[in-house]
Amino acid sequence: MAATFTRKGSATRQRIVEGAAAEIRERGIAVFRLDDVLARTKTSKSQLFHYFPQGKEELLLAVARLEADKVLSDQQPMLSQLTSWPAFQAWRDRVVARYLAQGQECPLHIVFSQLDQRTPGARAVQTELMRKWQSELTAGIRHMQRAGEVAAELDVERAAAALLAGIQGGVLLMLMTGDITHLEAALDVAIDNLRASAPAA
Amino acid sequence: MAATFTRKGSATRQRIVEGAAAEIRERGIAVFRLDDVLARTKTSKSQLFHYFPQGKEELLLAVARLEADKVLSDQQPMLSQLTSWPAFQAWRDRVVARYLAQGQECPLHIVFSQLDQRTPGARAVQTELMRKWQSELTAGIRHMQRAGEVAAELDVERAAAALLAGIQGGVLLMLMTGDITHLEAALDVAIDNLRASAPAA
DNA sequence: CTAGAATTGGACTGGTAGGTCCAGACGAAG
DNA sequence: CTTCGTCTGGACCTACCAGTCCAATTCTAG
Repeated sequence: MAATFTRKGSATRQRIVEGAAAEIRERGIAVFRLDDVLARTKTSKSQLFHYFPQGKEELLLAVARLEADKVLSDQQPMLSQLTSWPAFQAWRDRVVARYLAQGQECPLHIVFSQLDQRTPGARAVQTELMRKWQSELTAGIRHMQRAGEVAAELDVERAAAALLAGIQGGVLLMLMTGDITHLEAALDVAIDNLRASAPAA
Repeated sequence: MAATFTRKGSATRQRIVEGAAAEIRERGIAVFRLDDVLARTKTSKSQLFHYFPQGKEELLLAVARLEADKVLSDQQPMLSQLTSWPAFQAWRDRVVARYLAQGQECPLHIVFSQLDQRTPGARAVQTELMRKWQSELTAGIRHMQRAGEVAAELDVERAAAALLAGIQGGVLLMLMTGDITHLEAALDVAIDNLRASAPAA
């Protein structure tokens, strides 16, 4: 726990996390073995347990953190610049492209499905990701509202929550059915409705 | 495979499936053991493998089918009677109540997370559930459109897809954060926007 | 240089749980 | 009653893999 790692140690630790993430991305969580990670990263059991005393669970949590960060950073800079309708469209396209590229394997979703949801650590990573995501959406919608492009009486927080839900569901449906149209529909319908709420065109 | 089961045999098979489903609901997939199912259902290994030659995977798939059916039947009769705004509201309330009652354990989601998504069987169950669900939503929205309560130019299929995505995401967010507000927001925003699209109040 | 801590290698352990097998009980049909 | 197929009990097998342990080595500080 105590961050008493040397530079070399931290590098090894990071190598293990990234190797584990790659292993999951390439081969799936079902066949995820600690030994495979060791082979791929050229490390040994003792190293893995040295840096992750809680073993597999702790490693998966670290992978989850890595993937969670990536989810948001992959949407940047668009996500933080939702200041016009074209900007919304650019962000929408980025999201669709990201998940289209990712295909049927959402590493984050996969990792969480394997983690015990009841542990505070796993819960925290998920909650934090969603909180940040929604907060960016809220900021964007609120910006448009102040610019008069969205109805003044619109409940921004609720709209952002609904949009976030739509995105999550769209991604989930893509994972289940292999079809990205639900994600596109969720994004497009949400944006359309925001625009339609504007007082005067 | 071949339905060469006697009445007694089918009963045993069903007992096993229901016992497995209960086991998952009560104790979670993480600690789901074949032996526990046997103990609970008073059956033996040979019986389980007699009725599920493919073992655990096949049993989980049967549980998934059971839970998938329940998802839709729990929404009836409201889901099939989306013929007025109050009816939409009643259905909305039913969905929220259902997932509120279910709490943090969505058996279907849990089972699927454990199943190999690449197998056609697992894929089929999920796809079929979503297809049916969306088809009911489409029917409801289309009904309102014919009644003039929804804009004639609205893309019904797309609206239904977005609504379904919102629901799925709302449920997922509830599982992650323990908070049902996203599900409520997704439902309410979707319904509000449908109503708002109406030509004249 | 030296001491102590951090890092590393890899053999070994141990519990688990999915799956196999066969002998025997049961039940339907003739 | 006999026969054949279905159904059942439960002992046994065994592959697997997370986690342990300790000795060896390499850093870092003074």
